[in-house]
Amino acid sequence: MDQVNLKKLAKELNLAVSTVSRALRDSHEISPQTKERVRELAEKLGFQPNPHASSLRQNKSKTIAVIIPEIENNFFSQVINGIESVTPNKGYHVLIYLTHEDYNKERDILQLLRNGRVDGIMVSVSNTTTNLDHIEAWHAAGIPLVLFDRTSEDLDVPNIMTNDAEMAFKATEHLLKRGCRNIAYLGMTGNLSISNRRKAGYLTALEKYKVPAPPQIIELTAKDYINRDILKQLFEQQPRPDGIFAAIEKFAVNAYEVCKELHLHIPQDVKVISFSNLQAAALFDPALSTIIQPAYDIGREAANILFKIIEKKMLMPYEKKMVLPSQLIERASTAVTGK
Amino acid sequence: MDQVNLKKLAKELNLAVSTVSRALRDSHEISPQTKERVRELAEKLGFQPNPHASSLRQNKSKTIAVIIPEIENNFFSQVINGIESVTPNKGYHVLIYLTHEDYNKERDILQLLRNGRVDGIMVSVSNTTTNLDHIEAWHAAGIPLVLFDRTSEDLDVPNIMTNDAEMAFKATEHLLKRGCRNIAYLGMTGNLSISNRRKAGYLTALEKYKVPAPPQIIELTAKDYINRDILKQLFEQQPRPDGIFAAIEKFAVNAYEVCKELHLHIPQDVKVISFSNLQAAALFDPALSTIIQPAYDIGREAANILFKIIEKKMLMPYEKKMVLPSQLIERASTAVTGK
DNA sequence: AAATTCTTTGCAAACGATTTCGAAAAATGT
DNA sequence: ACATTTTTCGAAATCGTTTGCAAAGAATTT
Repeated sequence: MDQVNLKKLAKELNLAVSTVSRALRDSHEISPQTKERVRELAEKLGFQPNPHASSLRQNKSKTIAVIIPEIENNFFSQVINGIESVTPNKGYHVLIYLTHEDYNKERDILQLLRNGRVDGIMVSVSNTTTNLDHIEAWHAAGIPLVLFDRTSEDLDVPNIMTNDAEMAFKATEHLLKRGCRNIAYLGMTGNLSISNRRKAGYLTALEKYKVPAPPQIIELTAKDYINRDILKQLFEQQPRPDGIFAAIEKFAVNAYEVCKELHLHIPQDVKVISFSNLQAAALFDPALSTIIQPAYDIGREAANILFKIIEKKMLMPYEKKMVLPSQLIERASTAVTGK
Repeated sequence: MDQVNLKKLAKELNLAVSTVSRALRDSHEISPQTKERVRELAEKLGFQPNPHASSLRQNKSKTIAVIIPEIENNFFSQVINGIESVTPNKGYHVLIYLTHEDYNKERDILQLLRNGRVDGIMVSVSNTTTNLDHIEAWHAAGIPLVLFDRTSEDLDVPNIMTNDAEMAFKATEHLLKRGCRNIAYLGMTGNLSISNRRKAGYLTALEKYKVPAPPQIIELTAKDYINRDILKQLFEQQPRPDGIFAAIEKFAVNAYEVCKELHLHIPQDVKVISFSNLQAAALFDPALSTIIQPAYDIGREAANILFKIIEKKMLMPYEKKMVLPSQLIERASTAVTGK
């Protein structure tokens, strides 16, 4: 079965290809009668314009790419959901690429897409990314681009993120107010600005409350078994941390696992709070206090801003650095205990 | 900055466009020397062939589409991860579409893609899909297609799934062996074959063990608050169910929430087991017994099979209906209690 | 009535890569 | 030295859609 194309329609209707094309795009220079004839036959034969021909001719692909470190993470799933809440209305398609937290993959993917396959990209950089030349080069080439969550303030590129430093401060403050005096921070390796923001919030809180114990910044990895080893060591130190602030959901899970193994009780022995978008956090044993990021909104807003750039509209100043607030939900894992 | 294309390379090298094209595709009819010259300049100028021109000419897009009901679900995230473990090696790109469990969206998306935008699709049908004509039509048009998880045995289309009926049987049996006598099944509305398989497993177990209480098939929805209402009613019935088998992870979470609200104790008052791919299930209060589906493998295998079809290779018989086994993990939520 | 605009359509040239066909040049065989 | 094959390359057609321009006819103005 060969596809029905403009030529076939034109022949059938005794019209020129150009006339058919214009009729279908509702051009003003085609009479209503012929428009109707064309539309009717197109409908009847189920004509669908070939996207590659269109893209080639118009030099636009009606496609955007979303480049994220991983997908087995509620946060990124929700972001994608937010993105997808705008793309179909715009008639756009969404390509997904995973970097698996690998800078080289990230660079290669950006390189791979620099050929017109997409009209714009949305990136959340990997934690092994220290050199931002590939992002810079993309931006310099004038192709629309936004960064979200894992952003970079150095580049003059739209950033969509949450109030990381502020919430990290609040989380640490929350632990302090619940009586913790020896709080460890569990963060990602690497030198991402998001990590730095969260770390900074943690440190600021310790400083403001004049905590005598030195800060403990623990850097964890993508591998659960390594993280559990590191955490075991952490909990066997003296003095043992009495509070854990996990900057990543996964690390809170690791901490829970290790506490269970070492028979440490949450929140009696150690209180835990974490950045997390897991609905089931409330069902944990004990229920996990969380900082919920507006993932869906981040995705939606990032997509909206990207489309503004694609459509060459001016961005409002607040759209260049957009900060959507997170929410701290207090649960049993940071409750005050009798002890 | 205008793109570098074949024409520019050809002019620079004093060669014909066709020669450059052939050189880059490593054609045998180009001398090693000119190949080297061409490659060198292409490298230097960062030449990237325009994918739309290629796709138009070759009538293939190097792109596949993944069409799923939702993405905020560990199972589907893991499937995507599995798919992505294959696609880059094949030089393929992945488009994502969400149906939000809406048959009309699903039909429209398939329609939208029937124009050469993709070389094949992978579908997990929505639960509001009763009519499979759109899938049938796609398949009849000869465009590569595989179904996964939410499949249909009626159609002669490759299916990749898990052993739903068997595991549903085992889950129910497990509850029975732990002393439950009044087990409710929480499933999805709709008439999907996956639901039917799981339901059948549940019923077979009840029958085999000659349970006197009538089966209770509860159909839940996408909305949490509705589900909680239904479950509240369920638990206020007499006799109250002493076992819950959730066919969907989300419904187990709803059940936990309602039990907490009604001060019912798991596993003393009611035992719970669920199909689930949540790593954190072990951290629930109490830890949730789960049937873990091989989501990653399902994605990987489904992608491999799709590529076999795209490459017009013959499928092995077992590849037409591939069943990857799930695993039952027993945890505290189905433990035998003193009572 | 002639000159002008306006409306509607067609022709042909793009877009950039691939591929068929053929021609020239080089290598081989007789 | 000539014929034949092989190697290497170029010209041009092609994929399907869009668009600048021309042209014909209709409508309007002078």
